[in-house]
Amino acid sequence: MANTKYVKPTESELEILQILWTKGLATVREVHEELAKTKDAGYTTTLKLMQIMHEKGLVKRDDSMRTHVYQAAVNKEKTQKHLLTKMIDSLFGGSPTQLVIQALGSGDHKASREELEEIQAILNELKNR
Amino acid sequence: MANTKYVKPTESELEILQILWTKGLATVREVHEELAKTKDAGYTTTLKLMQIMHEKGLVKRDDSMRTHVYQAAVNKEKTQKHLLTKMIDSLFGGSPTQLVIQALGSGDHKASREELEEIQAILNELKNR
DNA sequence: TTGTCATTACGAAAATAGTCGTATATTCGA
DNA sequence: TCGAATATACGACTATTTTCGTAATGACAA
Repeated sequence: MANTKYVKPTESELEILQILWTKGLATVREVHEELAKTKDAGYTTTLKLMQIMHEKGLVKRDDSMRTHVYQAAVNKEKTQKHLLTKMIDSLFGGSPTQLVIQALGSGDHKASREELEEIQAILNELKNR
Repeated sequence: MANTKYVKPTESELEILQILWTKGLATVREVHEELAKTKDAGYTTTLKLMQIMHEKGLVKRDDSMRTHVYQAAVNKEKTQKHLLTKMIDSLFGGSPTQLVIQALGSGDHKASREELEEIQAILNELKNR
């Protein structure tokens, strides 16, 4: 029904989505404060980005009040999957396994036992097909 | 020694690197033919991209002959890891496990039994620490 | 030799992304 | 009421990435 053509978020848009996914609802000001922790750009830059994201349909907003309230309009997991698939295709020759191996193998991050068990569970399920 | 500041390849550059990593050595023509299978751009576009990549140090070339022969100048695994780390940070809250779960869970690709075993092996090793 | 074809070099247009200045409107406290 | 603070709207400028036209050059066959 909904004509939801997939829109690929840019890097900056992804940063903003990340914040919105965490906060749920947020004003431009709030998003900007959050961004400012790691980045260095003016308030109107953040505003503009979020306006563009609204045009693209990446975010929804309630503009019934003077200060608009935004939220993500795209699903976090779907977006992750999309970009992941893209990366797998463009960088790992279409093999998710190769990506997984690299991700797990990279020594600097470490997975907790719980996480390992979670992965194990998925693995078991895949094996039993 | 070598002042190898990391250069982040663009999307198009990544496609080309992918081809070069597979072929080892290749001319612009060969890369272009390969690209043409999935993409639709002119020959000079590919040429230009590869020239820019050469300036950036992403590829090396032998131009002792009229038809230049290119090869990747950046390591495949290092590049993968770099971009992977970036994605994990920007999209998966720093948790490689979340990425792995998504990657394995995505139903459209499927891993072979061999690949699953490979992942299992890595998992076992991680568990035994 | 001459014409055709493939190749590189180069510049610039087109497309995309990110930045910010400024105008205008709204709110609210003094 | 007035003015400071804060909000959105909007256009323009910059930078980066991608695209391609065109020229110059070399290779080669007829």
